[in-house]
Amino acid sequence: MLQTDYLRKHRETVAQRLLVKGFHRVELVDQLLEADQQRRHIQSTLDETLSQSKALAKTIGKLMGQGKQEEAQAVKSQTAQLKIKAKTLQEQLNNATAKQHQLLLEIPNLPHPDVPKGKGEEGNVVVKASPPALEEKDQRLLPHWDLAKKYNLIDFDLGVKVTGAGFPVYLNDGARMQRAFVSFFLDQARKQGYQEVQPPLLVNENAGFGTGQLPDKDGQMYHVTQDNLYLIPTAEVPLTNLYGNRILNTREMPVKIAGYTPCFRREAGSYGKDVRGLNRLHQFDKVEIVQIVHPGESYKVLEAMTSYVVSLVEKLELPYRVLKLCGGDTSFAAAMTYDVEVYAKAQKKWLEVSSISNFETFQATRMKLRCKDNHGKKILPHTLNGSALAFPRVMAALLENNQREDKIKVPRVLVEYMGKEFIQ
RNA sequence: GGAGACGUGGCAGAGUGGUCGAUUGCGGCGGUCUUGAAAACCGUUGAGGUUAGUAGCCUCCGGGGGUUCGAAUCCCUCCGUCUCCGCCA
Repeated sequence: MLQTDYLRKHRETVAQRLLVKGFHRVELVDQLLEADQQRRHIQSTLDETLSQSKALAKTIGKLMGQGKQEEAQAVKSQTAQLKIKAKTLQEQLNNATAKQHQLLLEIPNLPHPDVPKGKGEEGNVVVKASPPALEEKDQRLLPHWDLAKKYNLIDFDLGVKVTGAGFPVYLNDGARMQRAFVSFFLDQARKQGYQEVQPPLLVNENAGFGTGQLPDKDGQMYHVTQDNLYLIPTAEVPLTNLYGNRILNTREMPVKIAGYTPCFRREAGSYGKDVRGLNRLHQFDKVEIVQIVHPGESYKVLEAMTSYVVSLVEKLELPYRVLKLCGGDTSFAAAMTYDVEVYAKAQKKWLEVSSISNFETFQATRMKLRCKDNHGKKILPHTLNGSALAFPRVMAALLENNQREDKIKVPRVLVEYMGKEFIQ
């Protein structure tokens, strides 16, 4: 959520930067400013009315205290009109405020000035990549779904039986590898100073609004209507909202937390595209890292978080590249995002295993999260998060890239967690 | 699920219709004293809106609504917490 004050002062810049994101409904900004102006006008009229009414009430109180009943009664008769006026104004104020708030929720975050223009994938910029791997001469590489079957690691059909497509069942070393990921990624995060947190997997509506999934991505989350709760699409939602409605003091900053959770996504509208095997699922596991920092540090932190994610794929010995997302691909709530992709040799595809974003004050505003600056003044901190990492695509790439004739090599860093060097 | 109690400022805890945004204690911050610290003493210390404003005005005692000239205080409703019973990993 942007701040109205900023919109008022920088309307033109705002309109231009929204265009970078492909957001053309600039009229929303104008409507918002109009609603805001109305609101402020009503507010001051109401304040004045209440002030008069309050003064009269005090007078009555005094007169009653002195036992001057008749005089009190006389003053009472003056209050009726003010009362009606105040009620009308209050209603108007509520309407204007609600309208302003609703418009505010529909306007996406502004992209950082360094975010490249572009509509989709083709506009993203590769900013870093591992040295290109030598082309394998052996072209008989199996895609991970075949390997999963060959070594009995994942059963997709069983998942269909009990739930539906996109809910795989991990078996044997497949299940064990999932567990290895949980431990490995959380151990790594802890070494980086992240506090380990295990959050709820269902969140309320308010949390959904706080991080920006609602109302924008309503249809992408599983909604438990009976209790009006949502299954989390990412740990970002419960983790970041942990700090909602707070004023963090200097000692609590920066906040660095990490959590492992399953994630649930309806993926409505994405059927048929890259959905084979583990590439796109309705339920998957992920370790998420979140930071809440002072505004001046957030872009430095975004780089640091990205480097950390890169260090993970390097430790897993996976070929990777880092993309700076263009405006069109940057999400509703984000100001800047890096994607980290790994290369899956058999599919010959880049798979996104992490997305690291700086939301600046967008989420903080929505969540009413604040901190203090050096002078003790209340300011809005910046929030950031990133996957570190999403399991299924890491597993897909590991299986495909590390396959041998009759086994799959476990990367060195995972051997202690897997308890073996090869999957056979 | 049934019955009851309760929800006040960072925390604890007063306040049951009138000048209460709220007594007090702890904590925090500033100061006096001290070589330094502690103790003691003095002062200060919630949030939001409007505004050029640390001026004024308005709002906020779990959320929402109502009664009243006036509500933290009364009524309704929702949410949450606690206790007892039932059920249960």
